[in-house]
Order: sequence, then C-alpha cells, then structure tokens
Amino acid sequence: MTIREIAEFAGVSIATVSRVVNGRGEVSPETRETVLRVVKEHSFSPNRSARGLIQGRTGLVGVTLPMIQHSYFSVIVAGAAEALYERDLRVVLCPTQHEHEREVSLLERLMHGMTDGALLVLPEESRDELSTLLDYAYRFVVVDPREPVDEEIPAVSAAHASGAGQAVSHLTALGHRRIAAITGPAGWLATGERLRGYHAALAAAGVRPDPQLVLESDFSLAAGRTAAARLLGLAEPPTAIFAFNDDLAIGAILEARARGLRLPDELSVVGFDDVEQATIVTPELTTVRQPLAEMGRMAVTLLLRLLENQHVETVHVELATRLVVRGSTAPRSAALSS
Amino acid sequence: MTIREIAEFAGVSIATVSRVVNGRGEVSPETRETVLRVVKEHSFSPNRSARGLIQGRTGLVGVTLPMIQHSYFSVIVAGAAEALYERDLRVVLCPTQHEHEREVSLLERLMHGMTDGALLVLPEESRDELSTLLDYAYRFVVVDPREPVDEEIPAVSAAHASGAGQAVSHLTALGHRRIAAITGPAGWLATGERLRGYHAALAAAGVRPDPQLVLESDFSLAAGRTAAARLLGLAEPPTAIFAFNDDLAIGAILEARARGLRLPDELSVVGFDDVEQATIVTPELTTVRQPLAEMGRMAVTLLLRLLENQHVETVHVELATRLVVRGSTAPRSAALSS
DNA sequence: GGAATCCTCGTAAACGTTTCCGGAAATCAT
DNA sequence: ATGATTTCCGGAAACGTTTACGAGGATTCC
Repeated sequence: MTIREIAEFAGVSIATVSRVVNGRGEVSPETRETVLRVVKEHSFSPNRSARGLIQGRTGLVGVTLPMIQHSYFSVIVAGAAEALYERDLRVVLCPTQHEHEREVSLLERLMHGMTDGALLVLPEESRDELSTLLDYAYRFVVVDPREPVDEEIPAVSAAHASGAGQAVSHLTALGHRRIAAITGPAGWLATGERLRGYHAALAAAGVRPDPQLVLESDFSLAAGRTAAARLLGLAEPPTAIFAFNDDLAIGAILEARARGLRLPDELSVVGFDDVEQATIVTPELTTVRQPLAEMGRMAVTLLLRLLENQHVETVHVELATRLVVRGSTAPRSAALSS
Repeated sequence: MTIREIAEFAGVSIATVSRVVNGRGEVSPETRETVLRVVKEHSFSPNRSARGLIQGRTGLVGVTLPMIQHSYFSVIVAGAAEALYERDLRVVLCPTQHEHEREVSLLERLMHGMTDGALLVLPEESRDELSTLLDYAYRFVVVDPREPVDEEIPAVSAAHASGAGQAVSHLTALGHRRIAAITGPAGWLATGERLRGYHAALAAAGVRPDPQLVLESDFSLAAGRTAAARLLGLAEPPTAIFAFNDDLAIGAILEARARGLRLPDELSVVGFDDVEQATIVTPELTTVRQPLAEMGRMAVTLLLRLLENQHVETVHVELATRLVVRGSTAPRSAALSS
C-alpha cells in the first residue's frame, strides 16, 4: 500500500493524499472525506523510511543505558517512553552492558540518520567524548551523569547532596553518632555529591567524621554485604549505615541479619533510590526517593526543546529527592551507647 | 555527510562507495583502501532511512509489552536486545500499559515500514487479531502468550504445567497435604497450564483437591496478600501455598508474617518466575525458574528465521522450567498435623 | 594477433514520501 | 463584465541510498 495506490483509488494526486494524511495544506472537505475513507479502507500509513528520508526526521529517539534489567534503569526508561509516546515518538533501546566500546559504536549508529536524538542514561562516555558529540550537532540529553558534565550539555539529575543530607540528618536526629557510609565508585558524580551531603549533615549535628566508617564500593548487593561485614567487624562498629543505593543497603541488611543483629534496633540502615525492592526487604527500607520516572520525562522535555531548536535556558535540571522513612531506621538503642 | 560527498572526496562514483561500505560487489583493493580512508576520515555512515527505503528493511524490530518496569519483562527484553544486537538489529520499545487500544495502534505503526518485524510479549490481542496480523504478512513472534495461540503463529513460552508440577510435588514430598493455589487471571494460558500441573501433582501424591484452596487473582503483590489472608483465615488453613508468580508469593509471605506466622515452619510458600526479588524477601523464595532471558533470545532466533524467509519447522517453542529450592519451604511441621 | 573472458567501475533508475510552485476554478469587488 | 484574490489541487523535484546494466580496459586463450 503506497501513497500512489491510495491516490489512484481516491481519484486524486499523491500530493493531495499527503496533505490529507498530514493535515497540512488546504484541502476541500469533500476530497478530504474521500481520501480519508480510502485510507481507512486500506489501512494505509505512510512509509516511515520515505518520510524520514525527506523530512530528515525519523520519529525515533535512542536511549542508551548500561542495562535494562535493573529496576533503576527500567523505571527511567518507562518514564521517558511514556513521555515520548505522547509526542508520537518511539524509543530505540540500546543497552551497553557497561561496555564503553559498545556504547560508542551504538551512539555512532544512532547519530547517523537513525534517530533524531538520544537520551544517555548514566553514560560511560568521558566528559571530552560528550563534548565532541555536542560538536557534531547531535541532540542528546544526559540522564544521571556519571561524571560532572560541561555546562552546555543538557543533563537531568537528582539532588544527591540534599537527599544524602536528609538521610544522615534523620539518623543523627535518632541519636546516632557513629554513622557509616557505603559509597559508590570514586569519581562518580553521585558518589561525590552524596558524600558531600553526608559530611555536611554530620557537621551540622556536630559529629566528627571517622574515615574508618567510609567505605568505597560499587553499587551491587554483594558489595553491600562485604562492606557491611567489614564495618560490623570494627572494634567500634557503627550504629547506623547510610548506603549510597538500595542494593548496597539491602546487602547490608542481609549481612547484618546473617550476623544475628536485630534490625532496626541494633542497626539502622538507610538506602538511596527507592527502587521496588526497598519495600520487600525486611525490615522495609528507609531510603531517599529519586523521582526516576520523572527524570525520564524531564529528559524528554529537554530533548524535545532541543529538537525543535528552541533555546533551552536551563540545560542542567536537578530534581528534588526526599527521604522516605520506613522500618529500617530506629533511635539508637540505649544499650549500645558506650 | 552523504555518499555523494564521500564519492567526490575519494574520486570515485557513489556506486563504488556503496559497494565498499556494504562489502558487496567487486572493488579493487586500492580503491577500496582509498574509499575506506575517506569514509573513516569523515566518519560517514549511510543514512538509515534511505537504505531502509530502497531495501525495504529498516534494521529495527519492535517489542511490545505491557510494561518495562517489572523485572519479568525487562529481563525478557534484555535477552532479546542482546540477541538482536549481535545481528546488528535494534529494539523499538513499545510499552502498552496494558491498554489494548494502545497496543493495536502501536502495532499498526510498527507494521507500516517502521520495523522489519516484532516481538509481542504477553500481547493483549485476541487470537483472532493475531491471526489477521498474520494475514497481513507481518513477521512477528509471540512471547509468553496470554491466551492459547493458533498453531501457525510462532510463539515462545515456558513449561508452565511441568514447573507447577515440580513445585507441588516438592510440597507433597515435604509432607504437605493442604496445598493452596493462588492463581493468575482465569483464561490466561499460564493460569490454566499451571493449574493443570497443580492438579496432576496433587493426584500423583494421592491428595484430593479442595476447591476452597484455589483462589483466582491477578498477578500483583497486593492480590497475594488478600488471597493469603483469606486462605489463612480458613477454618482449616493450608500448610503450604503455591502462588502462580513471585509477586503473589511475596505478598503471601508478607501477609503470613504480618499475622505472626513463622516461615517456613508454619507455612511453606512457593512462587513462579524467579525474578530478582525472590532472593531478597525473607525467607528467600522457593520458586519455579523461568528462563526469561533465554525466552527473549529464542524469540529473536525464531523471528530472524521468519525474516530470512526460511521455513520455520517448529513454530511453538516451550522452554523448560525448573524448581529452585530456597528457604520458604520446609517439611510440614508435626505440630500442625491434625 | 584477434577474440573471448574477466575485472572494475560509472550511469541511471528506483524506493515512497513531502513540498514548492504554478495553474485552474471559484469567489469577490468594482 | 472584468480584474483581483482566494481556494484547491496536480506536476515534479528532491531526499540518500542500492543495484541492474553496461562500458571500457586488462588479461587470457588458442
């Protein structure tokens, strides 16, 4: 079914069919009626490749991310996909498996006429690589940047420091003084900012930070377990742990329970992200909520402005985070005070 | 950067550039060398729309699914995306939010030259609608069919009945006799088949099924809680619950624990799927493992055969399931025998 | 040495759209 | 009735690529 056949059936030219289908240009009500009928009868819809070729737009938006299986990423994608669907755009999904090379080659393909733009979620690209991408005049928005990005690169992130501050303040308000941190990888924006919030909140409560209580790790559950094991094996173990994501926090909870600790009485744990698992673990996890779906939607909003060549005034958007208090935190038990 | 400019720079015709880029046709080593150099210099890659237009192939495969946020679906998509990536194909993601109408319109768009084929994960479409889709000569594979599908429609599913049988046999072997089932929605293939396995295993153990112990539900955690509440409120409550997916099972566990039951001693629970959450809940969930990623990959394999017009001998593929025993099941406590 | 064959490469048509431009008909003002 | 304006629609070019066809030169064979 091509536009030519439709034109034939309707007794008009292909130009008219195109006008009717796209709702552009002047067409008399009667011919519009006729054409629409024929279009519907044959369930015609214009070939996307041909349209993309001439318009220079494909109606596709690439989304690169490390993986899709993790709730963190899938929620972001869901938000973005929903926002794009409303604009009649589609998502081309590009999981990179944390492989830098794959991301680069994928991005290469995306750029060359395959998509109109892209969302880069937690990109592997270095600051420089992103800048060169910008030079190619490709339209993209970074979601949850791994490293700090240049001012002119549009990016959406969460209020890391503020969220971390809320988490730690919550713990100090509960009387905790020895508050450990299981961080993400060094060099990551999220790690640095959350660490900043951690230290600020400690300072605000008049607590001297103890370097022994800050353990670097990756963001995996297993790492949470081993980090917790080290912390709980300390001569003077912490009474609370602030883990820099929920996986770490859940790992810490699992390890603490395996050691026979009663939670939250003997150990308080706070996470970050508020993924689905947070409400399933026992006790339910107190955590800092990131508006993940909203981040996806916001990134789409930014990208659309870019695509429409509108001036984007604020290219860096930071969305608020807020502490969700559940069962994994409690006042420091009097028995433990030393 | 168009092929014409590259041809100009390399001092050859566009046909030659095309031949070099696609590795098709005879080109002398020297000119190939030259062209490749120019291509690399300008990082040229052919416009996908133009290529798609003339070849009738876009290199895109649509994937429709109810939602992406749930681990169940995201793992299937991850498997499919990985398999497609290896063939240099990309995924166009179409979450339908369980809205039938949206799925239909999405599929419409996918069909008309936008994609080369599609994977329909747990489609909302009725049997008839899928058949008409087949008549349009659109290439697609159904993954985890909701309802039974016609013989000629390619489909990938898991061994529901066998898995359910393993689960229930495990429970009877542990001495359980009053084994409840929290099913999925009536009419779903998964529900029917798992129910069949449930009854077969009961019969094999010489247990008379009790209709009171079979509760229909949807596949949500909340439904698991309410169903468990009803079961545990029975005059003669079950000593074991077989939930038809992990969400239901986790809901049941949460409800049981809320009622002060000690798990697994006072109640055994088995789930289905083995999603990530299964290892996070306390006690860790004994469940039937579905090879979700493998289902995605297998669906891609089938689709590729379809796309290459190869004869597909077995259009219905059923992948094996197997019971994973963890901490949520235990022998029927002697104290409970009545 | 001439014809046959092979290798290499260029010309041009095609893919299905959108859109510019101009022409015909209809409407309006004078 | 005439010119001006508007409304509607068709012709044709353009988008960037692939590929069938054929031309020309080099090579081979007898």
